[in-house]
Amino acid sequence: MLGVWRLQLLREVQRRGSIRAAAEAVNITPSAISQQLAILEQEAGVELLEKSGRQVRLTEAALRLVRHTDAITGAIAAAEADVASLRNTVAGTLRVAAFPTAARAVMPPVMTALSRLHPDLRVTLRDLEADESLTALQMDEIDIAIVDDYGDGSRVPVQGLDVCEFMRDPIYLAATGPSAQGQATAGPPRPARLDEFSHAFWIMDTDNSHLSQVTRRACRAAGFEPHIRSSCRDFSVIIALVEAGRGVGVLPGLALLDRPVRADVRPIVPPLTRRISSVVRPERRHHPMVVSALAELERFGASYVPPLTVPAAPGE
Amino acid sequence: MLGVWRLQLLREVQRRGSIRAAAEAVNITPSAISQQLAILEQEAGVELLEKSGRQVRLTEAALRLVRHTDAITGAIAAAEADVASLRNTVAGTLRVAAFPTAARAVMPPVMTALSRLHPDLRVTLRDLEADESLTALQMDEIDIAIVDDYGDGSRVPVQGLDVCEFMRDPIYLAATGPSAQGQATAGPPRPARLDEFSHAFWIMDTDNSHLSQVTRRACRAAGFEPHIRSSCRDFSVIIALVEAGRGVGVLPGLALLDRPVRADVRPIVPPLTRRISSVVRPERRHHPMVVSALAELERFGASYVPPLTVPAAPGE
DNA sequence: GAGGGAGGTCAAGTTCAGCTTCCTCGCCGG
DNA sequence: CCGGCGAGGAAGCTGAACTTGACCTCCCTC
Repeated sequence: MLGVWRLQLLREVQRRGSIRAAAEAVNITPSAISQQLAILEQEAGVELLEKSGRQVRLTEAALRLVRHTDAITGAIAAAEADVASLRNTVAGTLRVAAFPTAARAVMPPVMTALSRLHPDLRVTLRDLEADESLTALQMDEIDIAIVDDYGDGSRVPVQGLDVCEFMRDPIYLAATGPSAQGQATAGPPRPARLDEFSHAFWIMDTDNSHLSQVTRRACRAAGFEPHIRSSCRDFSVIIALVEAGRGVGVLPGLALLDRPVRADVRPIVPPLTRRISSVVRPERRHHPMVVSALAELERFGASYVPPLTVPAAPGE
Repeated sequence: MLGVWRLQLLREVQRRGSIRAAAEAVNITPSAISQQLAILEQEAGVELLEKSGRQVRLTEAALRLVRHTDAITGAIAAAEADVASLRNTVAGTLRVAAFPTAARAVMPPVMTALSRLHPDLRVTLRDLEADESLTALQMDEIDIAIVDDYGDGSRVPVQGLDVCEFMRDPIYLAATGPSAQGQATAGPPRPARLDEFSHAFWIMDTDNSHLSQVTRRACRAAGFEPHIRSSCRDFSVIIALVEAGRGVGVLPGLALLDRPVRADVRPIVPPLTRRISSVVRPERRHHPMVVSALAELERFGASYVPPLTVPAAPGE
């Protein structure tokens, strides 16, 4: 009978591309993997590896075994989830990955709520971009991925995974100085049209981030190409730059939860929003840890009041 | 992650009903099973066994795990079958169980043909009655079960197994002495009507065998209750008794393949036939060993000429 | 084209999971 | 009430799986 552990090692070699990388991933020496795969070749009666330069490449038979491995470990995970759902107490270690803003603004309250509900539940958090967390999910390194997308079709196709949107996060425009208007009014701020800032300097997220791409597209739709002055990965840096009057920037609502921003922050018209979703493997969908966490995320999303809201037009 | 071996041990305990029986089945000590199940309880975080007198009983959670175990081992078996189908040479050990007559008349030629085709293939044979071999199949003790049924609905319901009828075996009536008629003619023997033997003594298979039940039902349909004189499990004993003139008996065609019978052997009208089928687990259905064996059984069935045939009516 | 580093594998030593042995305990039946 | 049967715990043993420290090959670089 084929050893499950050996199959998992083979799968890891396939995913990481080399024995060395797989060995590092599972924290053993390359030699151990080499030996285990030699045994697996005996068990299967088939060649699994062929040399390709100084690397190894998986044979056709090995690729088939990898596909079967997913089914096997999936069945085991389903068994674990099923038996865990019989326990009255939710316990264990739940591994979550969230994109940076959610890791900072969403997960802390969710984690405290979870640990209050289930004292024996441990939650570990990694901050990964959406695509990174999805591959981590497929590699079974995490249980829940929290991802964002801007509804522009840029979302990674996630076949075989359960996706659930649990909140929407509006995007705001932040500005100070001469280009800031409506700052002094006490009432709700006047929504901003992007073309008001066609001549401003823009402080953007990094170029390859979804938000900056969406923003640029929106600016073009508003009839201008934004003058990008700075690109920085961290929203708190953007906030600081905007506060210092170095330009205007767009910020998702979650980035504003941390601290008050000494700038003019206004909704954008037409509204710009991102969707925030949880992604889980289907075999773990009903694991009590996962169920609790998703419920808590849902609760967070439902009670989430974006820092600023567009006032409803009268008569609407 | 739940250990597959531990899950298999749990399943064995569920099937055999006790730790001791399971231990004997897998050839380890009861203590080892006890230890492994204790570890499995830790892994699952659930109680699996509860004492019931001096035995143990599985909890609800344990029963669920057993159901999952079937899925898991099925997935592993499917992987093995898939990778084995990539090998050009058929090798390994094929475990077959057949009901006694088939074990004597069908399997020997099939096994020699298989070993001629695939020198590296080992075939082991057990003789089990149909229902026994089906449970053995479900316990994964054998790869192929060869079963017979008389089309009277007595076949055990085999859910989740692949059944394939590969031959039919007619039932004959054997008689000597005054009740034997048509013995001397050189041509094909005249078919026998059962009611010709309503006053004869009958030598039957054991009472609980399918054949004797079907025969008794057929006799009643012919308008009489057979006088059963002897019941013996082995067809060769029945043949010997019939040859000694102790009565008449019914014999399946396969039982006549071994040796010539010094008696009057004639087909029965209306014809009595049994179906002979192979049964395999679906995940092994396409394993090359299984495919070869089923093909060889099919070939045997196609070339099987029952010892005596009913002459076709003229014009038919 | 020689040197060196990276990736893989082999042989020997080490560690620990899983087994056996031996024992105890609790339950049932004679 | 006692003998036996089934379950399970403690201690020791075996082998599978891993590490260590070689070596080998291929490629890249100088």
